[in-house]
Amino acid sequence: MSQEHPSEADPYAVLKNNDSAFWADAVADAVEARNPEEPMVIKGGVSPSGIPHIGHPNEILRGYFVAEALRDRGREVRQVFTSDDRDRLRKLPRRLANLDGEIVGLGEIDAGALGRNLGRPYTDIPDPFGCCDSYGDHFTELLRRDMERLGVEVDFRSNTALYEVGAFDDVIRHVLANQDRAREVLARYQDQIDEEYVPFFAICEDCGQLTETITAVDLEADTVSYRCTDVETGGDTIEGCGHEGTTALRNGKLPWRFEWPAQWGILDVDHEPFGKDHAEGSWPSGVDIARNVLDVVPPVPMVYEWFTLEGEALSSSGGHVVTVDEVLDILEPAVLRYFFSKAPLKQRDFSIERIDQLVDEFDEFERVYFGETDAPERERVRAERAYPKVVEAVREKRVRIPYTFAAVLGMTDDPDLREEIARREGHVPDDAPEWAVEEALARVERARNWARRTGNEFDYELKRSAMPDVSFDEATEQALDELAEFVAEGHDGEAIQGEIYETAKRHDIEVADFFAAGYQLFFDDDEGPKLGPFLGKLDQQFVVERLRRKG
RNA sequence: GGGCCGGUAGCUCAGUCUGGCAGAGCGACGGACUCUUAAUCCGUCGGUCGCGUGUUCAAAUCGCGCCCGGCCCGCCA
Repeated sequence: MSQEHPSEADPYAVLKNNDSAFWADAVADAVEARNPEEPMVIKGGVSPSGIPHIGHPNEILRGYFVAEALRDRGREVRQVFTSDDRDRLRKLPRRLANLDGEIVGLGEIDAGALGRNLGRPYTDIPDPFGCCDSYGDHFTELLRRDMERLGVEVDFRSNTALYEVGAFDDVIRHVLANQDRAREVLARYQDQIDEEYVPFFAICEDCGQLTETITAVDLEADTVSYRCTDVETGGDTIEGCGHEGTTALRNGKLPWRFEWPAQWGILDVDHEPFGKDHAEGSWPSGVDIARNVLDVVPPVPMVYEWFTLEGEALSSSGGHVVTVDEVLDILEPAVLRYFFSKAPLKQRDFSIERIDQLVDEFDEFERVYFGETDAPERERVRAERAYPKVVEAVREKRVRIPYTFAAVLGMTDDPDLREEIARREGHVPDDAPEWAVEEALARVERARNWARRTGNEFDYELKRSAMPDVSFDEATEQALDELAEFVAEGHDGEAIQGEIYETAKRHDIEVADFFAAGYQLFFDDDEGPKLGPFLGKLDQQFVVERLRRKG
């Protein structure tokens, strides 16, 4: 048995007492210090209770960075993720999502049918969308797809499947054979642990609910007897059916505080990151139970902080969530991975409104890695360690169009025009390889999605195919004709901008009103991007005809 | 009520381990340009490092007390 690591008493210790520029190296140090057998195992896990949101990747990406840090040292590492899908459904989520990530309210599915499954394991509940084998499989599949999009290779393991194939058999028998010891240790963390308490829940053969009232244990026959009684969950009561029966050990589960350390033993886990909610409840009891009931060595722990969304706590039940899928519509996977590479203990806000700041920060981080900008030593080292783990491939020739400029380019749908303007503005070097140009322009589409989603100051759409319905007074019409003439002579954007001003003055039109006329013609709006330079970048014939109100 | 984590410029964040000039980007403002507007370039502005206190030649950094936010201290996971 390996000796106790200081982090067992304090799961924050791993991240605090270290001088690594990149936190994952500190965790990797702690993992290596235990001399684990290879492949080393890094685990995460959650219950598939509903739509996976932007907080869930913490559970996998934190471990991913540690895995990569260990691989840098030549270690073989496997990442596993348990879908804790034998947990019971405790309450109905307000919103669900189909496999395409489209969110639907409870009202759009058969909520009554779903509600009759309260208290049953997720894997025993029919998929409300009818596409997967169960409710649990459905939401696990959504998370699996998110991880695929993020490009992290993880071995998903169904907890239910582990029970069914007997992976838990030995540990369940051990716990049930040493119930006094189990109760004694658990009682240090939970009240109401009396002689009647049996650390095992059975699935009622009549109604399918997980019941906690175990009346007898027969380790010769590998069965337990139970009475299906009411279950209290967070103030609500799920009624039991009263059935009394006897069922196999594989047809049940360990309570969480035993199940977690049992997973460590079964999967031979060397490291596991977890949210701060586990740091003071489950972790200490998990260590105690692992050491003193199961004879299992706890993994190296790491606590990560939760982050907020637009300044407020994420809330699945309250609907204040954003999915990985939605986020990847507006930024590259590398940027999202970058977000999760930052110090785990800082409380951070994830803001869609200001996502441009995150992207800018990533671009700068990338420049630091390639030595294209000055940076303090510590930041340089961090970039050196973290950057290769954040991107799909380290390629110095990559091209990044600044995010807000990409949003400006997104005002036109024309891909050729987007590229032409980007090149003219110097955001795409002449010698940029084709793949780099393609990827750079992909950001334009994402920035466009962002502008549209937030309805921000970049959310303008060039009305190219059809002229908006407009009418102007005579002076304005004459001024527009003159401006058309000027554009037809061939001037650059700066000159056009000046001429807009001049033309307005000549016709005694308020400058602001004349700009507004231009915005109406091109954007069907009263405001928009800086008009002269924007028109200067469009093709001249189109601009001239539009100014003449000829389509 | 007790414990844990966080709090640094308007915003997003480095820096805190190991005390040594308060930092970056974005932003705002002014200019480059007869110009209300994105981008580009130049310049300027920007701080009670949550508050107080102790230690020290020296504190964002170490100690103590407090404030604010999140989480844990029932059950569940």
